[in-house]
Amino acid sequence: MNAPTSPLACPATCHQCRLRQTGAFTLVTPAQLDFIEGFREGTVVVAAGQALVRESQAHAKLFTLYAGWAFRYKTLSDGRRQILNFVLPGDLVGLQQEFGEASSHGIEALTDCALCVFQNDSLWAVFREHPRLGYDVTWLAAHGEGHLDENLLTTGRRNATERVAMLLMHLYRRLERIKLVDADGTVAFPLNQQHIADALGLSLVHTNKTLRRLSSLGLHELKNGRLRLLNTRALARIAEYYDMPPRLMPLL
Amino acid sequence: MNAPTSPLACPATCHQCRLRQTGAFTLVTPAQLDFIEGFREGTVVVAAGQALVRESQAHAKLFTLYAGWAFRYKTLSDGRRQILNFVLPGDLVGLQQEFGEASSHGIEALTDCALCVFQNDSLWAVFREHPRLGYDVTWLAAHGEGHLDENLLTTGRRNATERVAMLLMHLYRRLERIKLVDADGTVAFPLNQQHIADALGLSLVHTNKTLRRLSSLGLHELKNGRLRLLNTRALARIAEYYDMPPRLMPLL
DNA sequence: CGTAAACTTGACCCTTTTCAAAGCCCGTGG
DNA sequence: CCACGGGCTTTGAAAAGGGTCAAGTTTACG
Repeated sequence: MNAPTSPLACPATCHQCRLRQTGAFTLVTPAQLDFIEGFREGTVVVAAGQALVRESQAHAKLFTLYAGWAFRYKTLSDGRRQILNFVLPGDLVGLQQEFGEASSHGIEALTDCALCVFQNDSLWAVFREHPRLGYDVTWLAAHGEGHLDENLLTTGRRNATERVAMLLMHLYRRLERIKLVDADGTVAFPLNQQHIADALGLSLVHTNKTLRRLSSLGLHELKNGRLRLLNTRALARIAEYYDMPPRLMPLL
Repeated sequence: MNAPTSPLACPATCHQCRLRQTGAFTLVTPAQLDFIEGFREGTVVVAAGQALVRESQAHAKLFTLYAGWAFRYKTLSDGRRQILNFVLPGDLVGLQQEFGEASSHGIEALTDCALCVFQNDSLWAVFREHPRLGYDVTWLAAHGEGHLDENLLTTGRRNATERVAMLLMHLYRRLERIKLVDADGTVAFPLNQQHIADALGLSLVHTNKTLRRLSSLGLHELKNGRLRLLNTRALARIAEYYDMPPRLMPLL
Protein backbone atom coordinates (compact mmCIF):
# COMPACT_ATOMS: atom_id res chain seq x y z
CA MET A 1 0.00 0.00 0.00
CA ASN A 2 1.48 3.33 -0.99
CA ALA A 3 1.35 5.84 1.79
CA PRO A 4 0.58 9.39 0.71
CA THR A 5 3.85 11.13 0.10
CA SER A 6 4.08 14.50 1.79
CA PRO A 7 0.80 15.87 0.51
CA LEU A 8 0.13 19.42 1.51
CA ALA A 9 -1.84 18.50 4.59
CA CYS A 10 -4.55 20.84 5.85
CA PRO A 11 -3.28 23.44 8.27
CA ALA A 12 -4.31 23.12 11.89
CA THR A 13 -6.59 26.12 11.78
CA CYS A 14 -8.68 27.61 9.03
CA HIS A 15 -6.98 30.93 9.62
CA GLN A 16 -3.91 29.60 7.92
CA CYS A 17 -5.78 28.14 4.97
CA ARG A 18 -3.76 28.57 1.82
CA LEU A 19 -6.89 28.66 -0.29
CA ARG A 20 -8.20 31.79 1.35
CA GLN A 21 -5.06 33.57 0.25
CA THR A 22 -5.59 32.92 -3.42
CA GLY A 23 -8.09 35.72 -3.75
CA ALA A 24 -10.51 33.33 -5.40
CA PHE A 25 -12.84 33.07 -2.45
CA THR A 26 -15.24 35.37 -0.70
CA LEU A 27 -14.11 36.94 2.52
CA VAL A 28 -15.61 35.73 5.75
CA THR A 29 -15.86 37.32 9.13
CA PRO A 30 -13.69 36.00 11.95
CA ALA A 31 -16.83 34.71 13.63
CA GLN A 32 -17.79 32.78 10.55
CA LEU A 33 -14.32 31.39 10.22
CA ASP A 34 -14.42 30.21 13.80
CA PHE A 35 -17.72 28.57 13.17
CA ILE A 36 -16.42 26.80 10.09
CA GLU A 37 -13.47 25.57 12.05
CA GLY A 38 -15.78 24.28 14.74
CA PHE A 39 -17.93 22.59 12.14
CA ARG A 40 -14.88 20.90 10.79
CA GLU A 41 -14.61 17.51 12.33
CA GLY A 42 -11.08 16.80 11.25
CA THR A 43 -8.73 16.56 8.36
CA VAL A 44 -7.77 13.54 6.36
CA VAL A 45 -5.11 12.63 3.90
CA VAL A 46 -5.92 10.07 1.27
CA ALA A 47 -3.54 8.36 -1.11
CA ALA A 48 -3.96 8.53 -4.87
CA GLY A 49 -6.28 5.87 -6.16
CA GLN A 50 -8.18 5.42 -2.93
CA ALA A 51 -11.93 5.88 -2.72
CA LEU A 52 -13.16 8.92 -0.84
CA VAL A 53 -16.70 7.72 -1.24
CA ARG A 54 -17.69 4.30 -2.50
CA GLU A 55 -20.30 4.17 -5.17
CA SER A 56 -23.04 2.63 -3.09
CA GLN A 57 -22.16 4.23 0.20
CA ALA A 58 -25.28 5.67 1.73
CA HIS A 59 -24.08 8.14 4.31
CA ALA A 60 -20.81 9.68 3.35
CA LYS A 61 -19.26 12.72 4.88
CA LEU A 62 -19.39 16.25 3.66
CA PHE A 63 -15.97 17.64 2.91
CA THR A 64 -13.95 20.28 1.16
CA LEU A 65 -10.93 19.29 -0.85
CA TYR A 66 -7.94 21.23 0.37
CA ALA A 67 -5.20 19.90 -1.87
CA GLY A 68 -4.93 17.38 -4.68
CA TRP A 69 -7.35 16.18 -7.32
CA ALA A 70 -10.30 13.84 -7.10
CA PHE A 71 -13.20 12.95 -9.35
CA ARG A 72 -16.82 11.96 -9.03
CA TYR A 73 -18.04 9.10 -11.20
CA LYS A 74 -20.78 6.60 -11.83
CA THR A 75 -20.49 3.20 -13.42
CA LEU A 76 -22.79 0.78 -15.19
CA SER A 77 -22.85 -2.88 -14.27
CA ASP A 78 -20.60 -3.92 -17.13
CA GLY A 79 -17.91 -1.50 -16.06
CA ARG A 80 -18.54 1.46 -18.32
CA ARG A 81 -17.59 4.47 -16.27
CA GLN A 82 -18.58 8.10 -16.59
CA ILE A 83 -16.60 10.72 -14.74
CA LEU A 84 -19.10 13.37 -13.72
CA ASN A 85 -16.68 16.09 -12.78
CA PHE A 86 -13.27 16.73 -11.35
CA VAL A 87 -12.90 17.94 -7.81
CA LEU A 88 -10.26 20.59 -7.27
CA PRO A 89 -9.07 22.40 -4.15
CA GLY A 90 -11.82 24.50 -2.64
CA ASP A 91 -14.64 22.31 -3.92
CA LEU A 92 -17.25 21.15 -1.45
CA VAL A 93 -18.37 17.57 -2.00
CA GLY A 94 -20.88 15.24 -0.50
CA LEU A 95 -24.04 17.30 -0.41
CA GLN A 96 -25.98 14.63 -2.23
CA GLN A 97 -25.16 11.96 0.29
CA GLU A 98 -25.79 14.39 3.07
CA PHE A 99 -29.36 14.44 1.89
CA GLY A 100 -29.52 10.72 1.75
CA GLU A 101 -29.50 10.32 -1.99
CA ALA A 102 -28.34 6.75 -2.02
CA SER A 103 -28.48 6.82 -5.80
CA SER A 104 -25.17 8.30 -5.86
CA HIS A 105 -21.74 8.35 -7.26
CA GLY A 106 -18.31 7.37 -6.14
CA ILE A 107 -15.47 9.74 -5.48
CA GLU A 108 -11.87 8.71 -6.00
CA ALA A 109 -8.61 10.45 -5.22
CA LEU A 110 -6.69 11.06 -8.41
CA THR A 111 -3.61 12.24 -6.57
CA ASP A 112 -2.82 12.23 -2.90
CA CYS A 113 -5.45 14.47 -1.36
CA ALA A 114 -5.87 16.47 1.79
CA LEU A 115 -9.39 17.23 2.87
CA CYS A 116 -11.34 18.95 5.58
CA VAL A 117 -14.14 16.73 6.78
CA PHE A 118 -17.26 18.22 8.29
CA GLN A 119 -19.50 16.78 10.90
CA ASN A 120 -22.11 14.45 9.67
CA ASP A 121 -25.73 15.26 10.37
CA SER A 122 -25.00 18.77 11.45
CA LEU A 123 -25.34 20.55 8.18
CA TRP A 124 -28.69 21.62 9.46
CA ALA A 125 -26.92 23.37 12.31
CA VAL A 126 -24.99 25.42 9.81
CA PHE A 127 -28.19 26.70 8.30
CA ARG A 128 -29.75 27.36 11.66
CA GLU A 129 -26.84 29.13 13.25
CA HIS A 130 -25.20 30.75 10.28
CA PRO A 131 -27.74 31.31 7.54
CA ARG A 132 -25.10 33.12 5.57
CA LEU A 133 -23.04 29.95 5.36
CA GLY A 134 -26.12 27.99 4.45
CA TYR A 135 -26.66 30.41 1.64
CA ASP A 136 -23.09 29.83 0.57
CA VAL A 137 -23.58 26.08 0.52
CA THR A 138 -26.51 26.59 -1.80
CA TRP A 139 -24.41 28.85 -3.96
CA LEU A 140 -21.87 26.10 -4.27
CA ALA A 141 -24.51 23.55 -5.12
CA ALA A 142 -25.90 25.81 -7.84
CA HIS A 143 -22.42 26.42 -9.15
CA GLY A 144 -21.75 22.72 -9.28
CA GLU A 145 -24.91 22.28 -11.28
CA GLY A 146 -23.55 24.77 -13.75
CA HIS A 147 -20.50 22.60 -14.27
CA LEU A 148 -22.64 19.54 -14.82
CA ASP A 149 -24.74 21.43 -17.34
CA GLU A 150 -21.62 22.21 -19.26
CA ASN A 151 -20.40 18.64 -19.13
CA LEU A 152 -23.75 17.41 -20.30
CA LEU A 153 -23.60 19.70 -23.30
CA THR A 154 -20.11 18.38 -23.96
CA THR A 155 -20.90 14.69 -23.88
CA GLY A 156 -24.25 15.11 -25.54
CA ARG A 157 -23.44 17.43 -28.40
CA ARG A 158 -19.76 18.15 -28.90
CA ASN A 159 -17.58 16.00 -31.13
CA ALA A 160 -14.34 14.46 -29.98
CA THR A 161 -12.13 17.41 -30.85
CA GLU A 162 -14.45 19.87 -29.20
CA ARG A 163 -14.71 17.71 -26.13
CA VAL A 164 -11.01 17.50 -25.58
CA ALA A 165 -10.53 21.20 -26.20
CA MET A 166 -13.28 21.90 -23.69
CA LEU A 167 -11.74 19.71 -21.05
CA LEU A 168 -8.34 21.32 -21.37
CA MET A 169 -9.68 24.85 -21.29
CA HIS A 170 -12.07 24.24 -18.48
CA LEU A 171 -9.60 22.56 -16.16
CA TYR A 172 -6.90 25.06 -16.95
CA ARG A 173 -9.14 27.98 -16.10
CA ARG A 174 -10.28 26.42 -12.88
CA LEU A 175 -6.71 25.80 -11.82
CA GLU A 176 -5.79 29.31 -12.76
CA ARG A 177 -8.35 30.75 -10.38
CA ILE A 178 -6.91 28.96 -7.43
CA LYS A 179 -3.39 29.95 -8.37
CA LEU A 180 -2.18 26.56 -9.40
CA VAL A 181 -0.60 27.65 -12.65
CA ASP A 182 3.16 27.69 -12.51
CA ALA A 183 5.28 30.67 -13.46
CA ASP A 184 6.16 28.89 -16.70
CA GLY A 185 2.52 28.57 -17.63
CA THR A 186 2.19 24.88 -16.91
CA VAL A 187 -0.14 23.19 -14.48
CA ALA A 188 0.07 19.80 -12.81
CA PHE A 189 -2.15 17.49 -14.82
CA PRO A 190 -2.52 14.11 -13.16
CA LEU A 191 -5.15 12.65 -15.49
CA ASN A 192 -4.24 9.77 -17.71
CA GLN A 193 -5.96 9.24 -21.03
CA GLN A 194 -8.39 6.78 -19.56
CA HIS A 195 -9.63 9.44 -17.16
CA ILE A 196 -10.05 11.90 -19.98
CA ALA A 197 -11.92 9.32 -22.04
CA ASP A 198 -14.20 8.50 -19.14
CA ALA A 199 -14.92 12.14 -18.50
CA LEU A 200 -15.73 12.89 -22.12
CA GLY A 201 -17.70 9.79 -23.02
CA LEU A 202 -15.10 8.68 -25.56
CA SER A 203 -13.07 5.52 -25.97
CA LEU A 204 -9.49 5.44 -24.83
CA VAL A 205 -8.14 4.98 -28.33
CA HIS A 206 -10.08 7.80 -29.85
CA THR A 207 -9.14 10.06 -26.98
CA ASN A 208 -5.52 9.32 -27.65
CA LYS A 209 -5.81 10.12 -31.33
CA THR A 210 -7.70 13.33 -30.68
CA LEU A 211 -5.26 14.49 -28.04
CA ARG A 212 -2.43 13.70 -30.38
CA ARG A 213 -4.00 15.68 -33.19
CA LEU A 214 -4.54 18.74 -31.03
CA SER A 215 -1.02 18.72 -29.74
CA SER A 216 0.48 18.22 -33.19
CA LEU A 217 -1.51 21.27 -34.27
CA GLY A 218 0.35 23.13 -31.58
CA LEU A 219 -2.65 23.79 -29.37
CA HIS A 220 -1.29 22.23 -26.24
CA GLU A 221 1.57 20.31 -24.78
CA LEU A 222 1.22 17.55 -22.27
CA LYS A 223 4.24 15.88 -20.77
CA ASN A 224 5.66 14.78 -17.48
CA GLY A 225 2.23 15.18 -15.97
CA ARG A 226 2.17 18.90 -16.77
CA LEU A 227 -0.13 20.68 -19.15
CA ARG A 228 0.62 23.85 -21.09
CA LEU A 229 -1.87 25.55 -23.37
CA LEU A 230 -0.12 26.92 -26.43
CA ASN A 231 -3.07 28.47 -28.20
CA THR A 232 -5.90 29.32 -25.91
CA ARG A 233 -7.65 31.35 -28.60
CA ALA A 234 -7.94 28.36 -30.86
CA LEU A 235 -8.88 26.01 -28.06
CA ALA A 236 -11.56 28.36 -26.80
CA ARG A 237 -12.93 28.77 -30.30
CA ILE A 238 -13.06 25.04 -30.95
CA ALA A 239 -14.73 24.31 -27.64
CA GLU A 240 -16.89 27.42 -27.70
CA TYR A 241 -15.59 28.02 -24.25
CA TYR A 242 -16.51 31.40 -22.93
CA ASP A 243 -15.04 32.14 -19.59
CA MET A 244 -17.03 34.54 -17.59
CA PRO A 245 -15.12 36.93 -15.42
CA PRO A 246 -14.03 34.92 -12.41
CA ARG A 247 -16.38 35.49 -9.54
CA LEU A 248 -15.47 35.03 -5.93
CA MET A 249 -16.68 31.73 -4.60
CA PRO A 250 -17.64 30.81 -1.07
CA LEU A 251 -15.30 28.45 0.71
CA LEU A 252 -16.17 26.18 3.56
CA MET B 1 -50.09 33.81 -30.96
CA ASN B 2 -51.75 30.98 -29.15
CA ALA B 3 -52.99 31.99 -25.76
CA PRO B 4 -52.59 29.37 -23.07
CA THR B 5 -55.74 27.34 -23.06
CA SER B 6 -57.16 26.91 -19.60
CA PRO B 7 -53.98 25.64 -18.00
CA LEU B 8 -54.40 24.67 -14.42
CA ALA B 9 -53.48 28.07 -13.08
CA CYS B 10 -51.89 28.35 -9.64
CA PRO B 11 -54.42 28.65 -6.87
CA ALA B 12 -54.68 31.99 -5.12
CA THR B 13 -53.15 30.71 -1.92
CA CYS B 14 -50.57 28.07 -1.23
CA HIS B 15 -52.97 26.41 1.16
CA GLN B 16 -54.93 25.13 -1.80
CA CYS B 17 -51.90 23.89 -3.66
CA ARG B 18 -52.73 20.69 -5.49
CA LEU B 19 -49.14 19.52 -5.27
CA ARG B 20 -49.14 19.41 -1.52
CA GLN B 21 -51.96 16.95 -1.67
CA THR B 22 -50.07 14.41 -3.69
CA GLY B 23 -48.19 13.12 -0.69
CA ALA B 24 -44.94 13.53 -2.55
CA PHE B 25 -43.78 16.54 -0.61
CA THR B 26 -42.65 17.20 2.91
CA LEU B 27 -45.12 18.73 5.28
CA VAL B 28 -44.65 22.32 6.31
CA THR B 29 -45.93 24.26 9.24
CA PRO B 30 -48.65 26.85 8.69
CA ALA B 31 -46.10 29.53 9.52
CA GLN B 32 -43.76 28.26 6.85
CA LEU B 33 -46.56 28.06 4.36
CA ASP B 34 -47.49 31.65 5.08
CA PHE B 35 -43.91 32.67 4.61
CA ILE B 36 -43.69 30.87 1.30
CA GLU B 37 -46.83 32.55 0.17
CA GLY B 38 -45.42 35.90 1.14
CA PHE B 39 -42.20 35.13 -0.65
CA ARG B 40 -44.19 34.34 -3.73
CA GLU B 41 -44.31 37.40 -5.89
CA GLY B 42 -47.03 36.20 -8.19
CA THR B 43 -48.13 33.51 -10.53
CA VAL B 44 -47.71 33.34 -14.25
CA VAL B 45 -49.12 31.31 -17.05
CA VAL B 46 -46.95 30.72 -20.07
CA ALA B 47 -47.95 29.23 -23.39
CA ALA B 48 -46.31 26.15 -24.84
CA GLY B 49 -43.20 27.00 -26.80
CA GLN B 50 -42.51 30.26 -25.00
CA ALA B 51 -39.23 30.92 -23.23
CA LEU B 52 -39.35 31.04 -19.46
CA VAL B 53 -35.73 32.06 -19.39
CA ARG B 54 -33.73 33.08 -22.41
CA GLU B 55 -30.36 31.48 -22.83
CA SER B 56 -28.28 34.56 -22.18
CA GLN B 57 -30.55 36.19 -19.66
CA ALA B 58 -28.52 37.29 -16.69
CA HIS B 59 -31.01 37.81 -13.91
CA ALA B 60 -33.96 35.54 -14.24
CA LYS B 61 -36.50 34.83 -11.59
CA LEU B 62 -36.65 31.95 -9.24
CA PHE B 63 -39.79 29.90 -9.63
CA THR B 64 -41.55 26.65 -9.00
CA LEU B 65 -43.42 24.96 -11.77
CA TYR B 66 -46.96 24.32 -10.68
CA ALA B 67 -48.42 22.67 -13.74
CA GLY B 68 -47.20 21.71 -17.18
CA TRP B 69 -43.82 20.65 -18.54
CA ALA B 70 -40.74 22.70 -19.32
CA PHE B 71 -37.13 21.91 -20.08
CA ARG B 72 -33.73 23.44 -19.48
CA TYR B 73 -31.31 23.44 -22.39
CA LYS B 74 -28.08 24.81 -23.76
CA THR B 75 -27.14 25.32 -27.39
CA LEU B 76 -23.94 25.63 -29.37
CA SER B 77 -23.49 28.37 -31.91
CA ASP B 78 -24.35 26.17 -34.86
CA GLY B 79 -27.64 25.21 -33.33
CA ARG B 80 -26.87 21.88 -31.73
CA ARG B 81 -29.03 21.73 -28.67
CA GLN B 82 -28.74 19.70 -25.51
CA ILE B 83 -31.70 19.39 -23.21
CA LEU B 84 -30.28 19.28 -19.70
CA ASN B 85 -33.35 18.08 -17.88
CA PHE B 86 -37.10 18.24 -17.89
CA VAL B 87 -38.91 20.39 -15.40
CA LEU B 88 -42.04 18.88 -13.90
CA PRO B 89 -44.57 20.21 -11.40
CA GLY B 90 -42.98 20.83 -8.04
CA ASP B 91 -39.52 21.53 -9.43
CA LEU B 92 -37.77 24.69 -8.34
CA VAL B 93 -35.86 26.41 -11.12
CA GLY B 94 -33.63 29.39 -11.46
CA LEU B 95 -31.17 28.97 -8.63
CA GLN B 96 -28.24 29.30 -10.97
CA GLN B 97 -29.34 32.65 -12.30
CA GLU B 98 -30.22 33.71 -8.81
CA PHE B 99 -26.55 33.43 -8.05
CA GLY B 100 -25.63 35.38 -11.10
CA GLU B 101 -24.28 32.52 -13.14
CA ALA B 102 -24.65 34.24 -16.47
CA SER B 103 -23.20 31.19 -18.18
CA SER B 104 -26.45 29.58 -18.12
CA HIS B 105 -29.12 27.78 -19.90
CA GLY B 106 -32.47 28.57 -21.37
CA ILE B 107 -35.78 27.26 -20.13
CA GLU B 108 -38.68 26.70 -22.46
CA ALA B 109 -42.28 25.74 -21.82
CA LEU B 110 -43.06 22.44 -23.46
CA THR B 111 -46.75 22.69 -22.71
CA ASP B 112 -48.75 25.53 -21.31
CA CYS B 113 -47.31 26.10 -17.86
CA ALA B 114 -48.42 27.65 -14.62
CA LEU B 115 -45.71 28.81 -12.28
CA CYS B 116 -45.22 30.48 -8.95
CA VAL B 117 -42.65 33.21 -9.23
CA PHE B 118 -40.62 34.23 -6.24
CA GLN B 119 -39.22 37.60 -5.41
CA ASN B 120 -35.94 38.39 -6.96
CA ASP B 121 -33.06 39.27 -4.69
CA SER B 122 -34.76 38.04 -1.61
CA LEU B 123 -33.63 34.48 -1.57
CA TRP B 124 -31.22 35.60 1.09
CA ALA B 125 -34.18 36.61 3.21
CA VAL B 126 -35.46 33.08 3.04
CA PHE B 127 -32.26 31.78 4.51
CA ARG B 128 -32.13 34.45 7.16
CA GLU B 129 -35.69 34.22 8.31
CA HIS B 130 -36.49 30.59 7.68
CA PRO B 131 -33.30 28.55 7.77
CA ARG B 132 -35.39 25.46 7.40
CA LEU B 133 -36.58 26.61 4.00
CA GLY B 134 -33.06 27.53 3.06
CA TYR B 135 -32.05 24.03 3.93
CA ASP B 136 -34.84 22.77 1.72
CA VAL B 137 -33.64 24.87 -1.19
CA THR B 138 -30.24 23.28 -0.83
CA TRP B 139 -31.84 19.88 -0.71
CA LEU B 140 -33.53 20.63 -3.99
CA ALA B 141 -30.32 21.83 -5.54
CA ALA B 142 -28.53 18.66 -4.46
CA HIS B 143 -31.38 16.57 -5.77
CA GLY B 144 -31.22 18.35 -9.10
CA GLU B 145 -27.54 17.56 -9.27
CA GLY B 146 -28.41 13.92 -8.84
CA HIS B 147 -30.60 14.10 -11.92
CA LEU B 148 -27.86 15.72 -13.92
CA ASP B 149 -25.42 13.03 -12.81
CA GLU B 150 -27.77 10.43 -14.14
CA ASN B 151 -28.23 12.25 -17.42
CA LEU B 152 -24.52 12.62 -17.81
CA LEU B 153 -24.06 8.89 -17.37
CA THR B 154 -26.76 8.40 -19.96
CA THR B 155 -25.36 10.63 -22.67
CA GLY B 156 -21.79 9.69 -21.92
CA ARG B 157 -21.98 5.94 -21.60
CA ARG B 158 -25.32 4.41 -22.53
CA ASN B 159 -26.11 3.34 -26.09
CA ALA B 160 -29.19 4.49 -27.96
CA THR B 161 -31.49 1.75 -26.70
CA GLU B 162 -30.42 2.19 -23.13
CA ARG B 163 -30.82 5.93 -23.39
CA VAL B 164 -34.38 5.76 -24.60
CA ALA B 165 -35.30 3.15 -22.02
CA MET B 166 -33.80 5.36 -19.34
CA LEU B 167 -35.71 8.41 -20.44
CA LEU B 168 -39.02 6.60 -20.47
CA MET B 169 -38.50 5.01 -17.08
CA HIS B 170 -37.18 8.11 -15.45
CA LEU B 171 -39.92 10.42 -16.61
CA TYR B 172 -42.62 7.90 -15.88
CA ARG B 173 -41.41 7.44 -12.33
CA ARG B 174 -41.20 11.13 -11.73
CA LEU B 175 -44.72 11.63 -12.98
CA GLU B 176 -45.91 8.77 -10.86
CA ARG B 177 -44.66 10.44 -7.70
CA ILE B 178 -46.69 13.54 -8.30
CA LYS B 179 -49.76 11.54 -9.17
CA LEU B 180 -49.86 12.32 -12.83
CA VAL B 181 -50.39 8.76 -13.97
CA ASP B 182 -53.89 8.12 -15.19
CA ALA B 183 -56.08 5.33 -13.92
CA ASP B 184 -55.42 3.47 -17.16
CA GLY B 185 -51.67 3.60 -16.58
CA THR B 186 -50.92 6.24 -19.16
CA VAL B 187 -49.31 9.60 -18.62
CA ALA B 188 -49.42 12.76 -20.68
CA PHE B 189 -46.24 12.82 -22.72
CA PRO B 190 -45.83 16.08 -24.59
CA LEU B 191 -42.31 15.49 -25.93
CA ASN B 192 -41.82 15.08 -29.62
CA GLN B 193 -38.99 12.97 -30.98
CA GLN B 194 -36.79 16.00 -31.49
CA HIS B 195 -37.01 16.76 -27.77
CA ILE B 196 -36.11 13.19 -26.92
CA ALA B 197 -33.19 13.28 -29.33
CA ASP B 198 -31.94 16.55 -27.87
CA ALA B 199 -32.19 15.22 -24.35
CA LEU B 200 -30.34 12.01 -25.14
CA GLY B 201 -27.64 13.35 -27.41
CA LEU B 202 -28.93 11.38 -30.39
CA SER B 203 -30.06 12.38 -33.86
CA LEU B 204 -33.73 12.66 -34.63
CA VAL B 205 -33.66 9.78 -37.09
CA HIS B 206 -31.89 7.40 -34.82
CA THR B 207 -34.17 8.32 -31.97
CA ASN B 208 -37.11 7.45 -34.12
CA LYS B 209 -35.71 4.07 -35.07
CA THR B 210 -34.84 3.23 -31.49
CA LEU B 211 -38.21 4.26 -30.17
CA ARG B 212 -39.84 2.21 -32.87
CA ARG B 213 -37.79 -0.84 -32.00
CA LEU B 214 -38.65 -0.63 -28.33
CA SER B 215 -42.33 -0.25 -28.97
CA SER B 216 -42.39 -3.09 -31.49
CA LEU B 217 -40.78 -5.23 -28.81
CA GLY B 218 -43.78 -4.42 -26.71
CA LEU B 219 -41.93 -2.39 -24.11
CA HIS B 220 -43.96 0.74 -24.40
CA GLU B 221 -46.73 2.43 -26.29
CA LEU B 222 -46.74 6.05 -27.27
CA LYS B 223 -49.70 7.58 -29.00
CA ASN B 224 -51.94 10.61 -28.88
CA GLY B 225 -49.41 12.28 -26.66
CA ARG B 226 -49.79 9.61 -23.99
CA LEU B 227 -47.20 7.14 -22.82
CA ARG B 228 -47.82 3.71 -21.37
CA LEU B 229 -45.08 1.40 -20.18
CA LEU B 230 -45.88 -2.18 -21.07
CA ASN B 231 -42.86 -3.89 -19.59
CA THR B 232 -41.23 -1.93 -16.87
CA ARG B 233 -39.08 -4.89 -15.82
CA ALA B 234 -37.45 -5.05 -19.21
CA LEU B 235 -37.10 -1.30 -19.52
CA ALA B 236 -35.54 -1.04 -16.09
CA ARG B 237 -33.14 -3.82 -16.90
CA ILE B 238 -32.09 -2.31 -20.19
CA ALA B 239 -31.57 1.10 -18.69
CA GLU B 240 -30.17 -0.19 -15.42
CA TYR B 241 -32.67 2.03 -13.79
CA TYR B 242 -32.95 1.45 -10.10
CA ASP B 243 -35.60 3.50 -8.50
CA MET B 244 -34.95 4.21 -4.92
CA PRO B 245 -37.92 4.31 -2.63
CA PRO B 246 -39.57 7.65 -3.27
CA ARG B 247 -38.54 10.14 -0.64
CA LEU B 248 -40.56 13.16 0.31
CA MET B 249 -39.25 16.26 -1.36
CA PRO B 250 -39.44 19.83 -0.15
CA LEU B 251 -41.74 22.10 -2.07
CA LEU B 252 -41.51 25.84 -2.30
C1' DC C 1 -59.87 19.77 -47.49
C1' DG C 2 -55.32 21.57 -47.57
C1' DT C 3 -51.16 22.59 -45.42
C1' DA C 4 -47.59 22.20 -42.05
C1' DA C 5 -45.61 19.71 -38.53
C1' DA C 6 -44.27 15.38 -36.88
C1' DC C 7 -43.19 10.73 -37.73
C1' DT C 8 -41.14 6.80 -40.77
C1' DT C 9 -38.04 4.48 -43.68
C1' DG C 10 -34.25 3.31 -46.73
C1' DA C 11 -29.57 4.08 -48.35
C1' DC C 12 -25.17 5.66 -47.67
C1' DC C 13 -21.42 7.72 -45.12
C1' DC C 14 -18.47 8.83 -41.29
C1' DT C 15 -17.09 9.28 -36.62
C1' DT C 16 -16.02 6.57 -33.06
C1' DT C 17 -15.40 1.90 -31.15
C1' DT C 18 -13.19 -2.41 -30.91
C1' DC C 19 -9.39 -5.44 -31.43
C1' DA C 20 -4.61 -6.29 -31.55
C1' DA C 21 0.02 -5.30 -31.00
C1' DA C 22 3.99 -2.44 -30.26
C1' DG C 23 6.60 0.84 -27.85
C1' DC C 24 7.81 3.50 -23.84
C1' DC C 25 8.76 4.74 -19.11
C1' DC C 26 10.23 3.35 -14.69
C1' DG C 27 10.64 0.93 -10.57
C1' DT C 28 12.17 -3.66 -8.75
C1' DG C 29 15.16 -7.23 -8.04
C1' DG C 30 18.78 -10.28 -9.46
C1' DC D 1 24.06 -2.57 -14.32
C1' DC D 2 20.71 -4.80 -16.78
C1' DA D 3 16.69 -7.82 -17.42
C1' DC D 4 11.82 -8.08 -16.37
C1' DG D 5 7.19 -6.57 -15.79
C1' DG D 6 3.36 -3.59 -15.39
C1' DG D 7 1.02 0.56 -16.48
C1' DC D 8 0.28 3.94 -19.93
C1' DT D 9 0.59 5.60 -24.60
C1' DT D 10 0.61 5.00 -29.70
C1' DT D 11 -0.67 3.02 -34.06
C1' DG D 12 -3.02 0.39 -37.57
C1' DA D 13 -6.92 -1.95 -39.40
C1' DA D 14 -11.56 -3.47 -39.39
C1' DA D 15 -16.40 -3.17 -37.65
C1' DA D 16 -20.28 -0.83 -36.10
C1' DG D 17 -23.28 2.32 -34.13
C1' DG D 18 -25.17 6.31 -35.15
C1' DG D 19 -25.42 10.49 -38.30
C1' DT D 20 -26.92 12.60 -42.62
C1' DC D 21 -29.77 12.86 -46.75
C1' DA D 22 -33.82 12.37 -49.09
C1' DA D 23 -38.27 10.93 -49.69
C1' DG D 24 -42.71 9.44 -48.14
C1' DT D 25 -46.59 9.03 -44.87
C1' DT D 26 -49.42 10.17 -41.20
C1' DT D 27 -51.53 13.40 -38.05
C1' DA D 28 -53.09 17.73 -36.34
C1' DC D 29 -55.87 21.55 -37.31
C1' DG D 30 -57.51 25.82 -39.29
